[in-house]
Amino acid sequence: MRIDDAIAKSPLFAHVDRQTVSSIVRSLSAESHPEGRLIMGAADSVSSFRLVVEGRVKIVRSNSHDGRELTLWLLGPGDGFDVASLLDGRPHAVTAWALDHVRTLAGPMALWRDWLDESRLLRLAAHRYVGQKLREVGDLAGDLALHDTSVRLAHLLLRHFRRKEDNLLRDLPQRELAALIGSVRIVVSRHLAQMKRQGIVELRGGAIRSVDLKRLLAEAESELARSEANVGRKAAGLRSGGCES
Amino acid sequence: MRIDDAIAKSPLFAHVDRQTVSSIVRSLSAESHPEGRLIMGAADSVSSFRLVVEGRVKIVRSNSHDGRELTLWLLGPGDGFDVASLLDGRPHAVTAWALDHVRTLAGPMALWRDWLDESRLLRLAAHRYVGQKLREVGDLAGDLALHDTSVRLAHLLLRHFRRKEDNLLRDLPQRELAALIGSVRIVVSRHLAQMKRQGIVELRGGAIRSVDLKRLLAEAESELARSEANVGRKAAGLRSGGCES
DNA sequence: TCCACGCTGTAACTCAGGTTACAGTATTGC
DNA sequence: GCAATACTGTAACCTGAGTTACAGCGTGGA
Repeated sequence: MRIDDAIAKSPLFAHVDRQTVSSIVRSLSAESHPEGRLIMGAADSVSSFRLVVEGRVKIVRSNSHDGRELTLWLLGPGDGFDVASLLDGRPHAVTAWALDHVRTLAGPMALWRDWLDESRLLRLAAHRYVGQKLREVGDLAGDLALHDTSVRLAHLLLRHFRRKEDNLLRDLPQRELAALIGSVRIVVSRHLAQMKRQGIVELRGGAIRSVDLKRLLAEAESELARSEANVGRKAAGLRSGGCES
Repeated sequence: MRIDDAIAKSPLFAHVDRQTVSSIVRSLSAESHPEGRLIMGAADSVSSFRLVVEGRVKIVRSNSHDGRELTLWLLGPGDGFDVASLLDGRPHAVTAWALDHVRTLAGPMALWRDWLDESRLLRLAAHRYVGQKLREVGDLAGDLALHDTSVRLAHLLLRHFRRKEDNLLRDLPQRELAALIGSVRIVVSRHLAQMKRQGIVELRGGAIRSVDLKRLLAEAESELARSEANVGRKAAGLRSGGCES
C-alpha cells in the first residue's frame, strides 16, 4: 500500500512497528483539497486528527485587521497538522491552507489519543516530533525578535537547501516566502535581488535555482560585520541623510 | 510537606494522584539559585529535568552578536524548565535565568521519562502542559510578526492582569518586559508613558500599579483604527517630512 | 492569437522603533 | 549621610522595512 510507505517514513511514526502504522492508516479516511483552499480552521483541530499524504500545507496565524499572516509551519507528506492538539486535543488559533493540491488522511481525535495510550513506540515518536515542532516555532520567534529580514531570509534558505531531499520551498511564490519570515513580498524581492547581485543565489523566472551555501551562511552571520560597519561609519562622521537645505 | 503542595497544584501535575507526585518530588534534589544567575544552559536540558519551586525563571533565546534577547517563557512555581526536552530529552538552544532568588528541584531526565511511561495521568497532564506552552510560543511568534510594539505590550499586560492570582510580572524591570515582547527598554518606557498619559495604566515608582483592562483591550485592538487614521491623513494630503529645500 | 491574471522587479516615500545620550530617582551597603 | 548602583524618563537622531504605485513577463484559457 503506497500510503503506508509515505506515512511510515514520517518522523511522526519513526521506528513505530509497521503493523501499528498500517492499522492507523486503515482507520483513517482519505480527503482531497484543491490548491489554495482552507483545510482546517481553529475549531476543527479539536475533533479531528489529520496527516498530510501529498502536497504542502501551511499552518498560519493571521492578523484579522490587515490580513497579514505568519506561517508557523510548512508541512509536507508525513506531517501531522496541529502539533499542539496532537497531544492535548485542544483548539489552537491557527488555520491550515493547501499550498498545492493536497491529499490528507483524517480521523477522529479520540482514536489518535487511544493509539497514543496504547503504543509506547508511537508515543516516543510523537514526543520527538512535537519537541521538534516546538523548537522550530521557538527558533522562529527568536528569529523574528532578534534578526532583521535579510538574516531571516538567509536562515530560511539555508534550512531548506542544506538537505537536498526536502524541496518544500520549491516554486513557492515570494508572498509565501515572506509569510515564512514574517515579512512582505516586496522586502523578499529586494533581498533576493541583492543576493543575486552578490552572486549568493541564482534566480531564474522567479524561482530560486541554486544557492551558494557557504556565502549564504556568511550572510546569515553578517550582523556583527554590519553593525561594526555602522559603528565605523558613525565614528568617521559620515551622514547619509539627503536633506541639504 | 510544603513542596508537594506547590508542585501538586502546578498544571504539569494537574489531576495526577498525590502518591505519584510525592514519589517524584522525593526522588528529586533541591537546588538554590541566586538572582540573576544562569540556571541552565542548552546542554544541561538533555540530561536533567527541573522544576521551579519558588521564584521566577525566564527561558531565553539570545542573539550572540549584540546581546539582545527574547524571553520565550516566564516560569513560576510549578513550571517545568524546558518543555521541549520534557518530551523528547533533546537539547534546545535556550538558556534559563533566575529573575529572583530561585529554588528548584532537579533530577536525571531518564527518571522523568520513566514516570511518563508509567503514569497515564502524568502523561495527560504533561501533554496538556506542553500543548499550552506550544500555543504560547506560537502566540508570541504571531504577535512579533503581526503586531507592533504597543499592541504587543498591551497583550502582555492583559494576559497578566486579567487573572489576579498570577503576579509573574510583579516588579519586573522594563528591560525584562521588553524582552518578553521582543523589544528594548526604551520603547517600553515610551509606550508606558503614553498609556499613563491616556489613563490606561497607573504607574508608581517604575512599577505598574493598576491597569484599566477595558481600555487596554481597546488599545490592543486599535490597529484597525490607527491604520484608518493613517489612510485619512494621507487622503487629506498631509505630510510630515521636514525637508523643505 | 490575444487578453486576463498572477507573478516578479524597482523606485519613491513614510514611519515605527532601535540607538545614543543624559538627567532624575530609588535602593543598598558602608 | 553618602557614594555606588540600577532603575526610569525623555529627547534627538537614523535606519530598516512596510506601503503605494507601476511596469514587465509568462502562462493558460477563450
